[in-house]
Amino acid sequence: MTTTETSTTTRDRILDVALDLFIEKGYDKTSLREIAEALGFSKAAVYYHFASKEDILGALHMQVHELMDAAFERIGDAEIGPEQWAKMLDAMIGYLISNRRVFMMYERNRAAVEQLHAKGGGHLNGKVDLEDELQRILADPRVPLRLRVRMACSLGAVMTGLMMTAGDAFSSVPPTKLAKLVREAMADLLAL
Amino acid sequence: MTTTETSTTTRDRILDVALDLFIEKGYDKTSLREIAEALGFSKAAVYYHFASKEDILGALHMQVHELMDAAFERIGDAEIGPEQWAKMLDAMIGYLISNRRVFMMYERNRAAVEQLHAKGGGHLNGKVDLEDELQRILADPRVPLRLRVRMACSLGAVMTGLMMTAGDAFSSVPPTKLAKLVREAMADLLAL
DNA sequence: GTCTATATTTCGATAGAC
DNA sequence: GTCTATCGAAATATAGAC
Repeated sequence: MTTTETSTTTRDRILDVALDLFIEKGYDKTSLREIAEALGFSKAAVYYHFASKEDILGALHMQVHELMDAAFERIGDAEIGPEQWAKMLDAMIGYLISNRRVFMMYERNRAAVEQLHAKGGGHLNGKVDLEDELQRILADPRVPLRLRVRMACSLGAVMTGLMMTAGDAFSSVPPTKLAKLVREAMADLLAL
Repeated sequence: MTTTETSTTTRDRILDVALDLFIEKGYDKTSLREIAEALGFSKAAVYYHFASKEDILGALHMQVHELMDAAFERIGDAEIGPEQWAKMLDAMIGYLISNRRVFMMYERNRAAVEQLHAKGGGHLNGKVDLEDELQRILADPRVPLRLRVRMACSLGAVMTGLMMTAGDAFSSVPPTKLAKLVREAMADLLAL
């Protein structure tokens, strides 16, 4: 390690500030001027690090994508039933508690994020839209309807369960404890 | 009934088109020009019916609010445990299947919608932000943590469960059947 | 109620100096 | 890498005729 200092790169500082603002005000109502001023420098400086505003959103979305892809890697692309689904969600819970903010950004700016895929600019290297991927899995007729509905429900339970507990209502509870409770709820749903 | 014709008012037609576009492209990337042209008339005509673009979003959001308020009316404002919560969700499931599109709009434009509350313009008559209301209920220390987490999870299960099943993957399944399956999942989660 | 302008503002993005 | 200055586009909103 040549230099291990805590020195965050300017690029990362931009992403960090943008993440906060995108959660608070939303992507579209956040201007580059605001991002720049929050960091103490000018709009043009931001353009040195990112080619466009969309690129900033794209970079943040890539983080979500990588985490989700990692969770999906747990399962093959054969038939995906409740057991495989549970493994995937199990991994996701871990990622969610250590990366709440990026997921919150995604949740609060779905429309804007999915426009990235629609236009398909080089941002995401052949990445498939998350929602499409999930729909494809849940459409598999080999899995009984009842179970597929429960798979959809369990995804929502995990996402919303952990997202809502990010608020003040649960601030005194350690994240690992929350994760454990959510995992149990998920298991009940999938009848494991 | 003086006139029962299917004649939708122009105002309602605007809301209907806006709803579609807000779901597809997102609130911010939808311009008034697009809304107007989809209806076959001009931008200025839209301004005759709505004071601002925000007002259109506000009107749509009010529909979500009224449905949620109706669901909340099922329960008093005393201690809200799993049983009360289940009653509320039960009502919500009904509203969700007959009003999927407004809820989808809300889900995909959270940031934009919550900015309405933040600025607090006269749009919503003293209405409290939905997210805040839910946080308040889930913060009640009289309800054991485990159950509160499950309440949060069940909300997500219902919302996401019914929302995802709005897609092609379940298009052949009658909504009432989906509702029944989601209700069962919810009951399991709340251990009723 | 709907139209044709037009006013006004804001923002994303670029050029070029330092 | 960061700045100042500016361009150009697009959008919200308004004015006033029909």
